[in-house]
Amino acid sequence: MKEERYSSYSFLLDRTARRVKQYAQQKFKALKLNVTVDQWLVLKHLYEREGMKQNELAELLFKDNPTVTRIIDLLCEKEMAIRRQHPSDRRSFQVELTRKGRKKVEQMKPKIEKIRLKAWEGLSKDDFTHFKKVLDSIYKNLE
Amino acid sequence: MKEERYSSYSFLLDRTARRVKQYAQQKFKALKLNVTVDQWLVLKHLYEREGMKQNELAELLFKDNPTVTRIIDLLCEKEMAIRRQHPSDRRSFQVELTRKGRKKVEQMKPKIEKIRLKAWEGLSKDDFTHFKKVLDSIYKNLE
DNA sequence: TCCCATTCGTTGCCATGGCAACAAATTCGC
DNA sequence: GCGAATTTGTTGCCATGGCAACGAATGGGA
Repeated sequence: MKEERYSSYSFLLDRTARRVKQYAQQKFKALKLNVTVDQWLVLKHLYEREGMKQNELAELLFKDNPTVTRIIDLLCEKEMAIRRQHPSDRRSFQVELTRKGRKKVEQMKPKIEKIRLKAWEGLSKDDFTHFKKVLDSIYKNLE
Repeated sequence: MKEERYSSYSFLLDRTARRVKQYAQQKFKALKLNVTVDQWLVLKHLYEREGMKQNELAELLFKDNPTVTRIIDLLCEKEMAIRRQHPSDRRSFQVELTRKGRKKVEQMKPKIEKIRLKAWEGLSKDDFTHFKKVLDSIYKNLE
């Protein structure tokens, strides 16, 4: 790719990512879901695979350890998750959902798809495929 | 667009946007530029059009007023910008660059393009055009 | 003119997130 | 088996950013 004026992509990328998160957050609030978008992400992953170490969670979510620590702190305060001693490694925890946490995921799951879909009005499946390809390339280029 | 599994775009979008900003920030640090990526954006806009109100700056950057207030606070502390009383509206300021601020922009400008370009290795001009189109559609869909 | 709605910038609160430093626990190399 | 290096999670600091509330200033309408 020749050196031209491609600088605007970072601006658009940042702006759009913020808007997408903000949009979802506003819907969450309107639905009185009482969790943030990032907390939802953690809940969803724990629902699908319980007992993960914070470590593994961080890797899955591409968040750093401190961020995961704090999100789990909040989920524990809300009594949606608990930390259990890892049976063979006293440094780490296995994070589990409480009954309340599982209920929350089941309550939210069907609503999320609709919220997420709004962004794609007027766009095609090919747009989607291509878009994901580019996002992936960018990420890999910067690794 | 049919209701399928498009939820992953928000994850990829967020992840990539964060990576892009982080990558640039690391380069800034290595070059000892002593500004953040967002501070750079403000500097650049002020360089191109001095005397803007914080208001106008916020609109250009798609940031909210509190965020702009804080970034300008930091730029003023670093003596790269100053707030001037607006001549006809005592509520607002005209933000200007100091000599130091202008020098910083001139020093940084040529280096930024290279940093930004790294993300596009292996991607074509069409990829770029299409990518921007999709980002724009998503943004507009959520407005 | 006077009141009211609006605008502008600021402040506070909270959540995320990057980064560095740390302690405790574990693993590796010898 | 011992000491060094690494891993795991936590804490602190700072910057961004969403949101609500606020004061000061402005502008519009009765």
